[in-house]
Amino acid sequence: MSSVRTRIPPSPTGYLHVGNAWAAFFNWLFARRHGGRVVLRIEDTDPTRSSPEYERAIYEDLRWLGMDWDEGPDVGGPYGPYRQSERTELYREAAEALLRAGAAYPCYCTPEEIEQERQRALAERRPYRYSGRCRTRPEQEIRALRAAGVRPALRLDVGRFHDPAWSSGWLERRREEGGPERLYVVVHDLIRGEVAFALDELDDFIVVRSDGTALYNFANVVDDHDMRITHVLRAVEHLSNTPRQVLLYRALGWEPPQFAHLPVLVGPDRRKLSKRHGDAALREYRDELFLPEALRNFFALMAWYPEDGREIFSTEELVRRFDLSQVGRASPVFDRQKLVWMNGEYMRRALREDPERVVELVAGYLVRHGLLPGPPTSDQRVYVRRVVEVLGERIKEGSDVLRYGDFFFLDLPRYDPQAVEAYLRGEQAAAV
RNA sequence: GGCCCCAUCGUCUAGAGGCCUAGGAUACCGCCCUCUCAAGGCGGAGACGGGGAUUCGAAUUCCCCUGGGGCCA
Repeated sequence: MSSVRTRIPPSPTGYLHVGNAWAAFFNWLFARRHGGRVVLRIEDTDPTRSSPEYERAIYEDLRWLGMDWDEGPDVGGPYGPYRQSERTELYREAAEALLRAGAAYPCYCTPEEIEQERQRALAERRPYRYSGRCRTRPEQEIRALRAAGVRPALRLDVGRFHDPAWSSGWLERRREEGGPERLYVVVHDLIRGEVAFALDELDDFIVVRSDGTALYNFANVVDDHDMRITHVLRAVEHLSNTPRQVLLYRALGWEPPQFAHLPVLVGPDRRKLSKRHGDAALREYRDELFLPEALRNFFALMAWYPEDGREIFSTEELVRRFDLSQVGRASPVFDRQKLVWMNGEYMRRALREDPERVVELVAGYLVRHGLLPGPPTSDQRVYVRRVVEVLGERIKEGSDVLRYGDFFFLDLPRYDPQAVEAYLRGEQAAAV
């Protein structure tokens, strides 16, 4: 059996997102568990939203989390380039291969025409599927369109797969109760089991846009194949795309990788964790003094329990025990409160084992919050060290430093209004 | 609209037919420890979305519904 290769495919359109970091961690765990390799691929196909700064930030955040990778834009590797923006030629070649094989055809339909088709389907209350008009468009019509400067998109000819010569061995014949026999693309998902998609539900989808750029599904297939990815662990939102991708692999004569569709991390409102939640960027947790080892432990416990009754696991243990078949299928809510508790566990451990590390972190936090003018002088460091000693196990996250210790750095303390009412307004208070 | 995924305490989850009067953790509430807070100890409250079916027996299997989410446009 060939050795395991997984991938981490962030888009440099913003800071590394907690949900992506979580999925990245599972990919990393799985690869490390099986002695495999991790590939980092930068998905920067959208030039208007991607930036080198974000790419650097992603490396930084992933490394901070304790992730490492064996191949990637920054470390090189035998199957590069590892940036999608540098792979357009490869997509073009693959598109030509599709065309040569007769698995795809150019489509000259305009967005307006497609929209009309869709509206008609809607009005007639039948599911919309592309008509396949361009598959049989007369030659002279095509010539005329070309002459008029219309550039075609490329569509996969899904109908082709009904031909046994194209589909033997990997499409399955099944008969729903009372229905006719149909062909199915069956995804053998490592987490969800068999998921079957009827071939005739799929229409001829676009593979390359008329401007020549590859669609996500297509670029992904080409990349994962070229990079010899054996296991694709990604969020369920990609499950519906998987049959299309499988068709693409097969049309190109390639063997698809194994798939495992992870649940989606959601916020307290049960909606997908996003920038709307305000605290979706991994680095905000770093800034709030969450420790990477705490985050790793916490991440592991979302959708997976290595063992019931225990919560604290070292990363080494997690690697040793990781088992995809035990990963849950329901969307876990990212529970910040529990993270705070767990961070407290690790913070107390750090205080015991490496207090200087905590001093360092707290000093940085104080600087960020304006309680220290800048990087501490050696005197200030001594002071911060003593503050940390005093605060001790009260520190579970950054805000606790302020909550319990801001007066160490202020001329006048900030009073809690409730406490003032309760204690300082009393009869004896003035006398005291 | 079609297709796909999901469903146990507020939250993370254990549970793979009888071990379940549904276990643990977190959060919450008490009590203890204690000059305060934190940590810790002890205790409490808190869940199988609904309906059928299979079975001697279902949280666990099957079907339907409901509710969330996603993909395709």
